[in-house]
Amino acid sequence: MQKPTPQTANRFERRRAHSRQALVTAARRILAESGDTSASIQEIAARADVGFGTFYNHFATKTELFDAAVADALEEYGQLLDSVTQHIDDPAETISASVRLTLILAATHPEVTQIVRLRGLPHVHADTGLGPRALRDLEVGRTSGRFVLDDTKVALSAVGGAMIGLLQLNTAAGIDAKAGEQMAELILRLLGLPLEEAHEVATRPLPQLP
Amino acid sequence: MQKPTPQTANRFERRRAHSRQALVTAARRILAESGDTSASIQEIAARADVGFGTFYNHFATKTELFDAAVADALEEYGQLLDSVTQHIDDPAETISASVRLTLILAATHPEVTQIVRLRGLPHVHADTGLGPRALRDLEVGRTSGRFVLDDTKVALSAVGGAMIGLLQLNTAAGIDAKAGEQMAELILRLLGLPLEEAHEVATRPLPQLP
DNA sequence: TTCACAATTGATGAACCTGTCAGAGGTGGC
DNA sequence: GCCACCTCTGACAGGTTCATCAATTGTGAA
Repeated sequence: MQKPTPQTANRFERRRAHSRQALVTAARRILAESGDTSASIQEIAARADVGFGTFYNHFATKTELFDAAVADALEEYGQLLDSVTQHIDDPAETISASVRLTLILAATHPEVTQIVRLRGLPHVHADTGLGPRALRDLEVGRTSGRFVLDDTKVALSAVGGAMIGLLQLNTAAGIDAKAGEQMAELILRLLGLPLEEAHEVATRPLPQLP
Repeated sequence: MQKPTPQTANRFERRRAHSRQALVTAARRILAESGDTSASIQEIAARADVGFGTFYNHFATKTELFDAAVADALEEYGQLLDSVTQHIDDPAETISASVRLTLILAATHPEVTQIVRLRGLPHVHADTGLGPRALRDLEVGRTSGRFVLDDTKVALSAVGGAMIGLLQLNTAAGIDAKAGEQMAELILRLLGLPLEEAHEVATRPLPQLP
């Protein structure tokens, strides 16, 4: 019987990858807690349980590390949304589920969500994370006539901004799932759905988390 | 003939106020340029054309100064919007004008607008700046039946987030006034206006800047 | 003019942060 | 087992930031 093939051939690469990931994870935690990048490299290395000098084996500057940490968190967030919405056909329901799921993730994955709230907006039009997924759904909805949109970019900015506004409200005031439904309803109206239809789609049962 | 009465009685207070305002203004510029607060107190004092020690006569920490700078900019932004919208009766038109004006201000007052984009969202539900003004207009519109809203707080988060999304899009891609009209139209839909009416209000002539 | 008081100023030393580097320790080929 | 190679590690020097404080300058009243 053969051993399960390890993901990488040799231990050099695995050891290296482990150190790097420890640094990224520490940076994500710090970012989610304090919201800024002022922690010293010493502190980051200590929280990653890694020697100080190791930092410079992986990143040239602190900015480089935090950029990697943000990208890491946004990609994880996008994949979480994808895993739930990939089997939904109606683009309106996809948007609605994404909005409502975002609020649930704020409770179950607070660290990822904090980074989305604090750093997500500049990435809405980037080619990773939430942006391209939402853009794809907006285009599908527009082509099929379900959404009434003139400029998809403006709509994407509005939807992305509104979702981050919801996270902000949640952080500031602590809201419940009902607020997620209402935000989804408002966003569906924004996309051109009639009032009643927006309400109906926004209150459909949410797909189960995997 | 009497001298025009100075705003403050003695020069002690005026001198002090001048130093403080120079520091706040320098902090605003730095915030708008770099987006972060990592500049040293030495650098801030130099840009304010003020001695290093003077900083500590007015602020205990750098955070305190930057908080004051953000509050200063948001209040200025709110007053700019007020000065244009105060004579508008229709709450839908007030919201529309505020959205479209925000994009104009991004060109004429880039420094204020950058701070709104970077730091505005956490203040949407505060009691200064844009928040209370928008909340007031939302309440008026809801009471009069022009807006169809269940939870005003959620709507405020959505509107605030969408506006900051517009500023983000402008910073990233450089958009024109047409995008402001489209964003206004989307936000009016969100508030419950029918498609045609949202379009009509969003394309009305904008009041002149003072 | 003289005086008391308030605000400003930059020098100072302690604390901190960064990037480097030589040595230690783990890894795989032979 | 041995050796070349790769990664990790923390001490160190050089530079920067911070908060304090004694001296200086500006202000208004007598």
